[in-house]
Amino acid sequence: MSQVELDTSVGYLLKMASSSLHGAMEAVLRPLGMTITHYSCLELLSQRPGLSNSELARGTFVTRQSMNVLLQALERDGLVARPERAPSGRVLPTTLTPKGRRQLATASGAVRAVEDAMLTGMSAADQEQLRRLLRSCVAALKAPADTL
Amino acid sequence: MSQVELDTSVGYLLKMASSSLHGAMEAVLRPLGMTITHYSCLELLSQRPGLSNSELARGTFVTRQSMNVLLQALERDGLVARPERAPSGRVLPTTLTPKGRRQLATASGAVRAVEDAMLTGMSAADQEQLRRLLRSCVAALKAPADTL
DNA sequence: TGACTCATGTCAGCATACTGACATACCTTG
DNA sequence: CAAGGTATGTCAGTATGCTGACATGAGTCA
Repeated sequence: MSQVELDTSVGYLLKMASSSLHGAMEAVLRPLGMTITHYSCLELLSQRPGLSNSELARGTFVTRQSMNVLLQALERDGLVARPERAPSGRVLPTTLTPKGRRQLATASGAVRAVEDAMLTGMSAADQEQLRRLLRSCVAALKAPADTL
Repeated sequence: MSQVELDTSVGYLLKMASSSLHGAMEAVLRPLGMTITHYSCLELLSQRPGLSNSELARGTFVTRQSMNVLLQALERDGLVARPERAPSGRVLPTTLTPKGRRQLATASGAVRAVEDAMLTGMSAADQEQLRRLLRSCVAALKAPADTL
């Protein structure tokens, strides 16, 4: 599998890096009985309590239907809680339960270790560069009409 | 959705960028009746004719079982061809048919446009930086034992 | 040579995410 | 106030990818 042109494609490299990270995270989360979206949901709720189903979906890059299925499971398992009735509109603010917080704590360290491993051999300046360039990619894709 | 800590996480930004690219590619490929893996498979075969099922799977970051299902569909639709019997071992070298080459040609331009859009506002030096940093991420995740 | 290991192709079952659709609540705008 | 538009939560069905398992062929090594 000698690379011909793929190594020069930013898109392919982006997919490769994302896939590598995805695999590594899966590997550490599986023994804990968690999926990546499962973990991402708890992490997001930890940093922003009261997020709604749709907001969690956008924050974890899945549809609100998928997040709904996940939230029902998390609620059933007592990891998150949602009020019976919406305080306003149809939005149901979700919060972590103590059990959810505990599960997140065990996973958080493992995930952080993976990210640290990924950044091995990268200077602080390099990391900031990488963040900047990735943000640029996202911004450029968000407004495709502006480029014409 | 004001960002608190997520914007500083390279892992989260990587997932966000990858998700954005994935969505943009999906948007341009759907009208052509192609999925991303479908396109990636044809593109890979174009650049490296004769790749086996397992090699294609690794090159597109899916399992060989998933690639097998896709290849059967592509073969049924006359986009790729595989010999009846393996020339050596069990490996079946796959090649593009003229029809497959034509379909790839129409998709290739659209995908290239998406990647170009993503790199809008990024200097050549920036792009090379990004490639270098992404390759660093992949390499660091490939050998997690070395970091301990 | 024979046993062991490994990679491959493939079948089957399962999990996860997506699209389509609907009712509901808010928020404009005439 | 009525009407249209938008966002949300949720149910269903579908699709795509994954894990588990098995047989086959090639290379390795005692």
